[in-house]
Amino acid sequence: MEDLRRGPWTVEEDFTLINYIAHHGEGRWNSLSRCAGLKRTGKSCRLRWLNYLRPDVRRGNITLEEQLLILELHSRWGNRWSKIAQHLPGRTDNEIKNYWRTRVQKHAKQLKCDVNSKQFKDTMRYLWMPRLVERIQSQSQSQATGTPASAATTYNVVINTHQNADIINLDMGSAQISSVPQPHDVTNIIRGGGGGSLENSSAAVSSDSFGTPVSDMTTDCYNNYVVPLNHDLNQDYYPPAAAAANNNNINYHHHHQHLSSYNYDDDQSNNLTSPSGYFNQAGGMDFVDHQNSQWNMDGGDVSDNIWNVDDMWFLQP
DNA sequence: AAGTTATCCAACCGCTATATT
DNA sequence: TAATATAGCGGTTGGATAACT
Repeated sequence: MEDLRRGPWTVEEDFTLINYIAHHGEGRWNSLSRCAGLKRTGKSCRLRWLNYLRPDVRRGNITLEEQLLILELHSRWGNRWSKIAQHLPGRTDNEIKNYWRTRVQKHAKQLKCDVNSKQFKDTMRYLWMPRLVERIQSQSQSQATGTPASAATTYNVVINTHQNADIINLDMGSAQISSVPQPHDVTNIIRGGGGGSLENSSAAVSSDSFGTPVSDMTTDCYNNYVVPLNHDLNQDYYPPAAAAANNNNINYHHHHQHLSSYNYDDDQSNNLTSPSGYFNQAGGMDFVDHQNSQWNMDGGDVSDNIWNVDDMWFLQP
């Protein structure tokens, strides 16, 4: 009885766990494991459920908006993964942590600087984050020009011009970010006043549809970010509802592109929203092989090219 | 084609905080 | 109140596989 299994979960174990939780609910993981007949620690069951099997978990393709949010929130909170994850609906702390380690830290390493160094933080703040904003905007514009959306996730990007600063709200339905360094100023500064490409920000002005005043939270000496995050994270974060709720906003779809080394399978273009999407199917318990399935969740763009080598001049001595 | 290296990420670990007995 | 159980967090590891030589 006490020969506990470890390592990757099998299809059968997944099924057992899902089936048990479907009938008895989650919690009390040690006894759950025992009662379900799983030779796993409760801890392992909990982790498997929360990070992989539960129906609302989103995996794969971290969108540009999510990347921006992660960078922003990490700059404020550091490695508080679960706190950060709370603001990315459906994402787990583990996934965000992995994203950070594999994507962000990798680039710090390439630049031979510490992720915690001011140099690197400045690069993120004044270069990569504005660049992400640019890309999000350009996506939004291509959408506006009639490019059809396929397998799209709709987000709302609200670009507010406040008296003092440009504020960009990334409204991911419920998760929103009102922040970002004053984009064109920053871009100009960095590029020596040249051509920040965000001058058109105000062309997309809308009122703050969230009614959320800029908070008085300040960050460190840069004093550029203002991110009220008092929204209800349990709201439906799916795009259509979000779009409908914010009718002044730019409303855009972005397309799934294979720009990265990810190999999420486009053919998985059914509407499953998680590996446990079959919960929603007839009977609720159809089984699929999660261990070997890969999911394109939302057509997001995971491309790495915010980390453009061209940008690295910023760090050159 | 085979061998090697790099990358990704699921799952583990140790630890702390909170809840229950 | 103390002891025990459970939940949750962040750091780390190792297997699978992609990329490279």
